[in-house]
Amino acid sequence: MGDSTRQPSQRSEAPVSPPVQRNGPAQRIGRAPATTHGELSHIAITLFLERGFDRTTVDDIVAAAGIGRRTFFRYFPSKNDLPWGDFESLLAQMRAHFATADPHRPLIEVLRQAIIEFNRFPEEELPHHRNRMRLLLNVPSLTAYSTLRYADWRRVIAEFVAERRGELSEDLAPQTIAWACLGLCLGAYEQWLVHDDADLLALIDDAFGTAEAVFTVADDPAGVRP
Amino acid sequence: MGDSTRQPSQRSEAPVSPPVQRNGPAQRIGRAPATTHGELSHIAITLFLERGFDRTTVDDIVAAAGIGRRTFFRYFPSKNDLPWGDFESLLAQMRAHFATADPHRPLIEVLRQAIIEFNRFPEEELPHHRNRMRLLLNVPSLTAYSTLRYADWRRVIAEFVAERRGELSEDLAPQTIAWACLGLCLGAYEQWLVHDDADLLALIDDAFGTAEAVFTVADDPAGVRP
DNA sequence: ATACTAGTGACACCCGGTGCCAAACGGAAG
DNA sequence: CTTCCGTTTGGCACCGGGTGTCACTAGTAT
Repeated sequence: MGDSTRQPSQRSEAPVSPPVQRNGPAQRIGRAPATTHGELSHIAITLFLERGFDRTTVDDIVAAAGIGRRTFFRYFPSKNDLPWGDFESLLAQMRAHFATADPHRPLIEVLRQAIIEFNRFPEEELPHHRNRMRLLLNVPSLTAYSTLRYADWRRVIAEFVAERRGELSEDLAPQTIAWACLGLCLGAYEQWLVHDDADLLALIDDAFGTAEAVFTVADDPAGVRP
Repeated sequence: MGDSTRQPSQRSEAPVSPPVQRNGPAQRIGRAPATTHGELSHIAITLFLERGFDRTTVDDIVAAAGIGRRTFFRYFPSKNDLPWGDFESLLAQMRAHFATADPHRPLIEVLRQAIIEFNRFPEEELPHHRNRMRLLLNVPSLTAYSTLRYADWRRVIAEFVAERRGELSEDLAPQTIAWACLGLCLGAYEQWLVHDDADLLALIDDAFGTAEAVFTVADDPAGVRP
């Protein structure tokens, strides 16, 4: 440690109240953490965008963050995890959305709605979100790794679909639908990254519309909507 | 080299005809290769199924194959590539299929057909194919890596769809449809791996049917077919 | 002061992957 | 048989991501 250029983010900001016990959440005990997930992630993403993911080593990151290499791997299990935010809690939200969904709305509509909500971010976070997604969708090692994360996302979808259809979440239909939904999302994200002015949620909505149209066998030979 | 327990597969098998020039394809020149892709792949897959992918090191594989570690990486760019066959030539076949498809058949039907053909394997290869796919879909590092391969597969689909719809292959609809098709396939494969008696091609066909049904907004609240 | 504890970071090590280069091999030409 | 030439091999050193271990640091509580 002992590096400069670092802001321990929380502790060092308020020399206002001396070592007086704050009534806040549970007095810390033991040595103070050297950094935070958010700080590390931010530093790393900045470096990734500057020099590229592969040309940025973990040693570069820990040097920039002023922490030890071993410590880094206690905050993130792998370099690939750096661009990911708190995915788990987003999944929990989506599960909640499904749990409270009107059982009379058509399945496809509930899915469309839930997935759109899953991808709704406050406007001020959009630039950051775009940066993260640009990395995740363009850097091969991250693209590969993200598949493992998406598996959890798919499971949430599949479980809901299975419940609706009275099947098991491992059955063909729930699995297939979950895969297809993932595909729709990623297609929309790719468009979003290419077109700076596009609205992500509208793109997702469009993607669902496209799927609806294509998977409905029409008389139109080209498979295009009337 | 100088190891024992190895079968150089081709050369050493026919001491029938001495150093006589065979009219076959182009007399080799230079040192003879130590092994083949097929042999390496076979040895490795066997080890993977026995001891697990992660617990099998590249050193284990090269020891079993009786080649040098450096040589291994000239045959396969990475350990992850071992379970993959000649994917490129399969893609070429699919491209050809699309090229000769009846322009009056509905898009979705052409896709369904092409994808089914893509996954048609001779009966005697099915056990091997199942082994490979079991690895690819169950081992995390392979699952992750395969995403990069699937990207090529998706491109073939997207290019065909784009041509049919008079769009660019980077546009939303082609990308989305390609993603969805991939999802359908993987869903079917997962089922196939779980149910030993299942017919892969029928499962893929079913998957397309499911998608068709779900993505058609019905009056049925549960989103199930009538 | 002392004890306790969460967190840190140095070290050695494993594994996948790469650049480099000398040596092995095998056919063809002298 | 020897020499030349082209291909392939495989040893070596090195890099980067990731882990197990362990002593140490820096806080709180007594």
